[in-house]
Amino acid sequence: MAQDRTKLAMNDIEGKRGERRADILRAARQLFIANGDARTTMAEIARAIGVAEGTIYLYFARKQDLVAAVAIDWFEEIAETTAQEAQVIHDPADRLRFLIQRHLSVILDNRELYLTFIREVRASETYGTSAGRRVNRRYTGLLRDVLQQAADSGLIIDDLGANTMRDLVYGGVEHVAWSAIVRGDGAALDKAELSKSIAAMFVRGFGLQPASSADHEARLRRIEGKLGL
Amino acid sequence: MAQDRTKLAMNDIEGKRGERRADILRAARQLFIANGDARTTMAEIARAIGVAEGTIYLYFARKQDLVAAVAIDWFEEIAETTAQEAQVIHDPADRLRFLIQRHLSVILDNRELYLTFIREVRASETYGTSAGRRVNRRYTGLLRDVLQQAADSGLIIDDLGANTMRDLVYGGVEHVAWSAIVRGDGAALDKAELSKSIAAMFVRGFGLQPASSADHEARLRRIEGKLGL
Amino acid sequence: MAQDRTKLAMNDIEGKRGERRADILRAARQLFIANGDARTTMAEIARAIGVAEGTIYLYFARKQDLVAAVAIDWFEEIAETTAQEAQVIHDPADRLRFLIQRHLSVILDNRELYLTFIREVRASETYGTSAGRRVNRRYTGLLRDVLQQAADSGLIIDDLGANTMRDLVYGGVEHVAWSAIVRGDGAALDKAELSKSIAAMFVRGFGLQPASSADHEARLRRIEGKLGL
Amino acid sequence: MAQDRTKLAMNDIEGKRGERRADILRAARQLFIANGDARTTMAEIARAIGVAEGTIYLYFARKQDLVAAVAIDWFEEIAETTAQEAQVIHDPADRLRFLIQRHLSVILDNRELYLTFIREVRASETYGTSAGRRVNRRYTGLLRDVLQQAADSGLIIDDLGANTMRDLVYGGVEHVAWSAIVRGDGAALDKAELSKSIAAMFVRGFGLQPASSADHEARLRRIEGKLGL
DNA sequence: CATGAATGAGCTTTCATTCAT
DNA sequence: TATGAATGAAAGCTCATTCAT
Repeated sequence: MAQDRTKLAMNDIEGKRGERRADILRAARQLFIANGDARTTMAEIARAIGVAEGTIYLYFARKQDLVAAVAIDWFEEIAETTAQEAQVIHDPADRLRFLIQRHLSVILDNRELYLTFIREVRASETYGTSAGRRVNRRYTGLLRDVLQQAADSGLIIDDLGANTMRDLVYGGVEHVAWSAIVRGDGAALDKAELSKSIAAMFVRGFGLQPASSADHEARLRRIEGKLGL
Repeated sequence: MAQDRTKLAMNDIEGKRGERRADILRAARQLFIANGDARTTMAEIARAIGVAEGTIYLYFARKQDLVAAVAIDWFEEIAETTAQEAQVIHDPADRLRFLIQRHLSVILDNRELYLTFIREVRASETYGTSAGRRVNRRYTGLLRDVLQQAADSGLIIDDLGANTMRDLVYGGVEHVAWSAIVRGDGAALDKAELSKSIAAMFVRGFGLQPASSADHEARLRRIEGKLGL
Repeated sequence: MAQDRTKLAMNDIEGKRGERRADILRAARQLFIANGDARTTMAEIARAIGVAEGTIYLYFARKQDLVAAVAIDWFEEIAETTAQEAQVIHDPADRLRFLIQRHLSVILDNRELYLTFIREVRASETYGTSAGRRVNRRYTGLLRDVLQQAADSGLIIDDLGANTMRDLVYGGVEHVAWSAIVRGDGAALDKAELSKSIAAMFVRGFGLQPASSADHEARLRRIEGKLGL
Repeated sequence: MAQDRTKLAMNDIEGKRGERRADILRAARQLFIANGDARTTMAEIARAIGVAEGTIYLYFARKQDLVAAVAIDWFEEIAETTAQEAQVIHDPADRLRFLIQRHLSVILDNRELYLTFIREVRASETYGTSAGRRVNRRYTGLLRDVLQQAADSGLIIDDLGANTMRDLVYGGVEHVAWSAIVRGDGAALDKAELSKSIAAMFVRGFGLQPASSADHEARLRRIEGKLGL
């Protein structure tokens, strides 16, 4: 009885609902990391937090929703951390290199969750308007924006547009990481060195000029070119 | 003796056996394209060709085997066509561009099968020694080889190595295609134009020189650099 | 806290859970008696009690588990009844005869279940540590113990040891019963008379003396023999 | 063509059919010993002799028939050997002991086939009129007859009748062997010693007198008892 | 809010048996 | 006789989801 009162009180306190939701997300994430989402059952998740199966459905209407939430939740942490660290790196080439290295790590260190994010979030039917898209935009925006700025400043050849450039970078890195995983030597990779080379390649490819470039001549030429003068 | 007869018999109907197998692959491919492999049941496939479920198991021991076979079969066609067409394109940059455009099309036109190939073949446990890997190597080798030759001729900056370069190209393109699919405007894409820009970017990124380059000076410089002279 | 509630809830419906389990066991037993366990499907059992197939799997993880549970459940009833009735029969020879007659009845009246018990429980891989072994020990122990006591008191020739003697009795009776079943005249058997003769045979064979034997002379001789005097 | 002629010729030769049948039996026995009959498929058997599955059905209409035939075939060999060796043992007690030891060995050395024989032959619906019963009678008759003769000569207490006595012996031994198998120490058993003790027990139990008994007095008393004098 | 027993569609897989050749 | 591809019934089992309490 005392417990019932406690319970009611707990329900009254705002935020408790959030805690329960967080419990579920935490337990699910752990199990997904270990076994992948497909091989994790709702029953397992419920058991892991000592809750009835039905309870989970009070917070997530379908398993797919929970899976997506886990992936988004995880990716939000990644995006947050990455954003904070990137913030202090101003040189476009440096930032490019930092983001490449980070992306390599994200994939290699969180294979299952990353796959889940791709499959359940990025490939979802409602992706266009989803929270998943928002966080993905935030994350990939860290690169997009720097490329956009460089383009706006005439520091880059932007035939492709910032979005496509971003896709080429992240897609390329993703594939390189996946190759390493398939070969089984993901751990042995010298991420710093590899990132450096990949970044250098894209710097050349994008024609990215240093922000502090004194070569105003060239810069002007680009701008003129862009304006069709 | 009985065995000899058996063999002869088998040869006699070799065509029929092959046909039946082909029937299954064809029906399965069609259903996979429409609904994805996971949501296609063995019963549906059997029904589609008017045979008993058990019959399929005479040709494919497990559903997974059939799924993989469909993906490989499809990808072999792709690889074959691509190889033939690429054969006549000798300039590295041209070939790069051709392969990029082709890859864009392959993904955009065969979303489900491509995903199946990635999931069931490229990510499979036995990928390392599989027929799937062979065809994938053949396909991606079309790019890898041209890059390798360029590297060997000193026509390229090969900090990254041909494999990583290949991964960057295919991964980047994959991602670009995927973005288009997610945005829902895959069909509207000007693949030719896009491929041209992407190829140009990689040409710059890789420092790829025209094979017929008259700029022997630069070429020599590269070679000397490579040799440490 | 939630768990406390859960527990309370479980206690509340403990009876119901037990009933459902008992329902399943009862229905399964009936079907096994009629058709044998192998020819009884999970679907049939479910249908018989008007539940979904999946429900059975909440109580028994595998069909084999259910089959074993039915056999053990049945044999526990047999063992319980037999133990109670045997309790009041003190004379070893009388008890031997009683147990022989009972065993004849058990087999003749429950052919299918007895076979199931032998096959699924006694011959199972984990028999050594199972509940099945416990109940079998309890049942066969009723004979073993009386033989052991007789041996300890020097009232028996125990070249063979109590275990082997027990095996000879039960095995012999089993075979006799089986012969009757095969001949098809199990029902016509005069179990009382037959048991009497079989018991007498084993009494002679084991050299079993009446506990109240006044023949102290012979008894002492036996004891001396046993002690090597 | 030459081969076709050969084949026809072979078919003409009588006995070839028997050879094919024997091939099947031989292969099946081998597989049954290794894996048990239930886990051996018709396809495996066919493969083992390089014959089509359908061919087996020319010789055995159903799998069950083949299974039974294998068991009977095997048991006929056992019965034959045992009969020949028993033939020269005239003393009833000696023969009893020999047959007990032989039966122990038969079971312990051929667990799978013995189980098959029990299950598929002895327990079959048509057992009463089958070849299986004939061979079983021949085998168990080796014991039954000696007991019958002893009974006829008044050398035995035959309250039970020869058939029941035989069942008690074989059943008891079977059970002892099975216990050893279940315990896992079948190999370690001292069969000779054990057989001696078991035989001694039955000799006492049956009141079996040596055939050469000089104790005509007791013998006469038995005969008189039997005649109700 | 929480429970958890119940659901049941749906899946893959096996294999004895048949029959057209 | 021999073949062996084809059959197809049958079975066990899973698990996301629901709903009465």
